[in-house]
Amino acid sequence: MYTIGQVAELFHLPVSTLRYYDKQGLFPGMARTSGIRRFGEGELEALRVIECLKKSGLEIRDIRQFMDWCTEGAATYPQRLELFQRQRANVEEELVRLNKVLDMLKFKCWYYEQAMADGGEERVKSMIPHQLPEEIQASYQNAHGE
Amino acid sequence: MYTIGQVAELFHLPVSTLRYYDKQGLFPGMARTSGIRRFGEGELEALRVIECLKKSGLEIRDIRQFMDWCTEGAATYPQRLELFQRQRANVEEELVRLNKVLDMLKFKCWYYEQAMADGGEERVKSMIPHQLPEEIQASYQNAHGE
DNA sequence: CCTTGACCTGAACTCAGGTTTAGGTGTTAT
DNA sequence: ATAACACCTAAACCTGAGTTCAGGTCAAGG
Repeated sequence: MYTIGQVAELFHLPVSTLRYYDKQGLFPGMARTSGIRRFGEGELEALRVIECLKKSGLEIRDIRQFMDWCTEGAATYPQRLELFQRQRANVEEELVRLNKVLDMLKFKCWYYEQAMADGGEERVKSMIPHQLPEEIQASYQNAHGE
Repeated sequence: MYTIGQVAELFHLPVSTLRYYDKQGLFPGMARTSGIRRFGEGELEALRVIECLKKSGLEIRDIRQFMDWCTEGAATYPQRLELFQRQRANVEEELVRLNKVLDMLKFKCWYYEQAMADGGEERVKSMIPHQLPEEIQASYQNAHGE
């Protein structure tokens, strides 16, 4: 069992955030001894799931919903599965989008390297969109077109 | 040249957001005819870069900084390159994190599929962390340990 | 003419996700 | 025993990124 301060350190989170999560109902049924929160294995796994669901784009209120489902038992397996499937699809789409962003950034890095070497953007600008080096062109097209 | 409404449609953004971006200085030197904003190719490319930099984790004020560098000419190539390199590193890290999130979600999907098939979590819980099917174990470990 | 629709502005409002503050409790080192 | 810590609460505050509102301009169509 851990205190809030230990968990804060373990997860590199401010204590205030953990208290905020608790107040939002993200640790239903967490143990306390004379008012002091006691984080067990269940709460640590909850916290891992919270971070996961947050990064997958879920809001706090929907994470609470999930935690409530967990306390309701086996009857809510379908909802929980559906939630994870939805978030999984979300994240897969997000990965595609982020890869486009990365390609744009790669292109811009290349662009400014050229511009710096040339002392101006004229030459590199004139290469867009069809005289680019092969790899850069691939990035450019992934970032721009559909 | 496009009106704000046309650009809103092209980029699937509310008109109010475009005006907000403009007010934040994200389109320095945008043309106007009798008060009405005229978006040209420059502004469209700016908008693409804005979306890219936003998704890479940059705040509006730092995007404005970049736009200002662009109007300052060749002297700011180094800053602009450095910005894109930093954001690129950011996004690469973010992709790693998001892939961990995805692995957690995959694991949880599998977990609840098993739980639903079994009518309970006992069996599947008992398999954690070393009796999991190979692929699931890989996801589990990527999502959990370092 | 006069109404409709697309544009304009500045200022106030919203919302999520925390963070900070003020005031208090309880246990442990000096 | 008293100071220093780590913990507690409720409530106010903050920030970024927009959105909404109130009031106004202007061009085109019936």
